[in-house]
Amino acid sequence: MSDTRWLSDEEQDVWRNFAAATSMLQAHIEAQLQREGGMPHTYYEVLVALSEAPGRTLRMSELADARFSSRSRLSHAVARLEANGWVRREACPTDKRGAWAVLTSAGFAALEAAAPSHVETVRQSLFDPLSPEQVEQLGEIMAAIRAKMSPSCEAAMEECPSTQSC
Amino acid sequence: MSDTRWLSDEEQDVWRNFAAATSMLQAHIEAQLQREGGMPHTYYEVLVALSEAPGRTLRMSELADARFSSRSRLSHAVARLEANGWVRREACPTDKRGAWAVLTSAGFAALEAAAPSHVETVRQSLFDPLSPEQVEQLGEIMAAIRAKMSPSCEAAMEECPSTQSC
DNA sequence: CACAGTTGGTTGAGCCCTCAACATGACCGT
DNA sequence: ACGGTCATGTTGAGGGCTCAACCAACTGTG
Repeated sequence: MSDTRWLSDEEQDVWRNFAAATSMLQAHIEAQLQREGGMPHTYYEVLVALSEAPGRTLRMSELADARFSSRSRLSHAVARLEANGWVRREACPTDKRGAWAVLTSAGFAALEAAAPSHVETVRQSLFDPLSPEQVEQLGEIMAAIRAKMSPSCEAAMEECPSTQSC
Repeated sequence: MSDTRWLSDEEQDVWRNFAAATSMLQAHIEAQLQREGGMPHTYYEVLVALSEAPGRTLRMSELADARFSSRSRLSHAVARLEANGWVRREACPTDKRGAWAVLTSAGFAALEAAAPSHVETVRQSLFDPLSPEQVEQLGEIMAAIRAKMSPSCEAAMEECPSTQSC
């Protein structure tokens, strides 16, 4: 780890723009959703995943994988969503350890209510500032980063199996 | 707000890639810095900002602006950094409300210790997967998003002055 | 069958962030 | 000088996330 490959000035510039833009964008979306939808962004995504699943139902672990979330985080999240009446837990008959998370109609309604302004916020803050070419470039760039990330997470898992965050 | 401008399939794809990639990347960097540097990413950036300032000293509000952070967050952060012995507060003689945050030598040492592996992580996860053209494109894209974000934050400030997060 | 190891899921402590409320000092018009 | 307004910074409550520990149930192997 000696001989650090430091960032060049240009790379430093890109990195700082990236860090600033993504964190501002994230904060912006989070705040909007909290204000107008009454939920954090992660919970919104949980509701989206459930709404797209057959029967609006998913196993807890499938839900965690779908959202790249740790099981612990999801467990806390579903606990709160259940307290809100937006999600219901059901026991799994074939695997008694398992649990299903079911989107309630109140949960679906909350999602429908929150969606339009959320989408508008995403469009305004992410797509409107970019040209069509840039949108396409961004898609490829993010796909490349994801592709690189997943294997390195698996590698981390092998050398340190306690890691829960991948 | 009726007539929502929903996302096209392509846009939806880009958005999901973007959300997934940035949150994985952020989690990755955060975890690495916490593990090997003993500090969260935001605190690292506070130390960076101070290390680059003349006299390694900044007013609290300058520090908050530099990191796009709320004053409250920074106040909590500096409290903890001070408890770690990495930052020291000093009273401002010309403006008795104000406070300076000063990076201690222990804080500088902690920063120097954390920097190499952090930079290596950024390089591996952000730059290595991208071609030089993509890095350049990413820089322009993020600059465009930032440029669009700042005015919209100012607009939000005008209609709702209590907002602290911009 | 028995038992070790693995998987699914939950829990609680600790940490960081946000939001609202507050205290204090600066500034400005009269 | 003085009262209203603004700016700086702090505090505490509440919420979300991580990490480690844990329980319960499934699975494979001898």
